Amino acid sequence: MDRDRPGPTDLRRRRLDPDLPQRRPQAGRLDQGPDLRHPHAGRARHQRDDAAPRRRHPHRHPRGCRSHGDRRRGRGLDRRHRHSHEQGGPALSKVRVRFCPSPTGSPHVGLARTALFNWAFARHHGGDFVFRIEDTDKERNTEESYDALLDVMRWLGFDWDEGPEIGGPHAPYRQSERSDLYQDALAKLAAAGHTYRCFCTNDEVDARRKAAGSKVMGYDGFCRELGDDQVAAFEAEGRSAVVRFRMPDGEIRFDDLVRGEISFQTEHVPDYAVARANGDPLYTLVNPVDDALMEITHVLRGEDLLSSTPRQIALYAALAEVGIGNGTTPQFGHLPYVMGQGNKKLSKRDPEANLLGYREAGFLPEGLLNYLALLGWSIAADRDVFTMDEMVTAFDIKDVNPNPARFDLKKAEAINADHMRMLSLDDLTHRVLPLLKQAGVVGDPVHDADAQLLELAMPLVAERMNKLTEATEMLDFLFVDEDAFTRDPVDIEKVLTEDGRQVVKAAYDALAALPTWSTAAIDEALRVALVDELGLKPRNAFGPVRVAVTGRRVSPPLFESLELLGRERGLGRLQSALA
RNA sequence: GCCCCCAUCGUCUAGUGGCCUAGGACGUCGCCCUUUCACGGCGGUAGCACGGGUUCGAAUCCCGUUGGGGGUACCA
Repeated sequence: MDRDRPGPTDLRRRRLDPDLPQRRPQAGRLDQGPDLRHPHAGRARHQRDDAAPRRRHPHRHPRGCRSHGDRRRGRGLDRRHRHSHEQGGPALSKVRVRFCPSPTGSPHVGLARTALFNWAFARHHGGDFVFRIEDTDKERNTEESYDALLDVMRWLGFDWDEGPEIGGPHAPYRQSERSDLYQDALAKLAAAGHTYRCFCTNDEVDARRKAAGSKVMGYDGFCRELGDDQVAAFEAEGRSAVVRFRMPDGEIRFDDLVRGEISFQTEHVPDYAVARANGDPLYTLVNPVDDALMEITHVLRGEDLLSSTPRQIALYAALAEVGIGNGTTPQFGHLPYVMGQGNKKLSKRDPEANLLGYREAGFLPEGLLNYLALLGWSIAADRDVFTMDEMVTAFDIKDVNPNPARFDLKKAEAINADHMRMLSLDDLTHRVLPLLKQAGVVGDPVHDADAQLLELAMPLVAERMNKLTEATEMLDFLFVDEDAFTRDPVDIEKVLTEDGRQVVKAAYDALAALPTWSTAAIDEALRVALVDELGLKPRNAFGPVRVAVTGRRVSPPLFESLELLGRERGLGRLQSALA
């Protein structure tokens, strides 16, 4: 079986396998030396592979074949560093990760989770967090989306060491501004024979696949070995050509940071397009090129990119060969999906996916982030509320769980509520203030009187808020002008019944006679008048008064609220409720 | 179709061959506290997908089945 003979294939595998020492081939370039090139040779060999039972090659991966079980134990920095040595790279090279969204649509919670894990990983290892914008798709990218991305990153509190607006040694960080680099890469790759021009249409490929009875999808390598005359003929026909990467033969295997060892047979990874017919580079090219150029050491990304990893590893090898980047292939870690309702990947259409929506809904960034961290990671067996500092200290990529996780809004809100209660009164006030201004509850700038009132009112509501936005509806009644004050119609109907009005009347009489307007005095007076004298249950006694005074059945504590409102306004509201 | 990934309460998870009668959280149910709503406290509910191995011993290791997800673009 020629599959097992030592030869180009084995050498090529060795070079592509990040678990093995990377060694440049010494003699002849294996992928494209004319003497070694046989049209479709690699593909033909694979056909035979299929027919024969696949044999393992244990000798080839002396320590690569770890079981699923010890992958968790064995992964970690130590081994990664050992790799660096073996590859002849810089010993203990600094961790460099990147977050590279494309600015299309509104930022997605999945993006935030990916950013979070990358950021936490970088910070944990004292490495660099690179922020890069992948805007190669001119059709779909928008400036609004780009702005939203930066906005939301700042809101979440991610600080990047290199990237938009701050620059860095590998600037620029928007791919739309890096065209020269990609053209250079394209030229070098083509010159070394790693890419070729492909004139096929999709229909032609499909037809050939069907005719051959092939079960493999995707491009079939037809244009791999086109002669000059064939190229000329296609050009004469007026056909345009995409640039395809020539996938090497054999197996590509890598040690995923969250999933352990994964391998692909390259026969299932077709030659893929790296540039459009118009010459524009595609994501398939620019992502690895930039990772190489920017010396990214670890790639933590969504599971959806898992199946494109083999082709990227192959590209890395080619890039190293043509001298782009420092020659090391990053370690990959594929993070589990964030799912929506009913086990579907949370789509951009889903309102739950919209990151900006959480800010508008009054989420704290630390609350959202804490919740997002729980989607695939946990800090301890009996704990799930923590700060980002704690996460950075504890975060280990090997602890990330590979299963997809369903986004649960209820739990997100509960975690957020815990963070609300962790905030100091002062901090909470500062965060609530912009919302109060925006809602017109207080003026902008805030009057001194309002500021004082707010300071007194915040302690009353701090513990009962689960989201920042709740402050506006809870505090509005304290700040509103008397002629603009309204009561919830539903609550009026429920509580300010005929009986309720009698209660309010009694309350008015009791309070009007009060010599001192204080919480304690109001408390005492109302209890005596309503509970003792009228014999009402607290619920029935205070409900009507509450709606009369605050306009809602849900409000801060009643007696304190009355004190803050002051005698005049408090009595006024009781009176107006009777009108 | 083909390739790849995944599999513990309804949901997120802990679990690394004996500490498991499987722990925590959210949800849910009941009770307590109570000045509404909350907060807080106490208690209950509910899970190792299935089948084979390996082992003295399996949620844990292996194989298979089933189920779910993703990829299979001149999108990223």
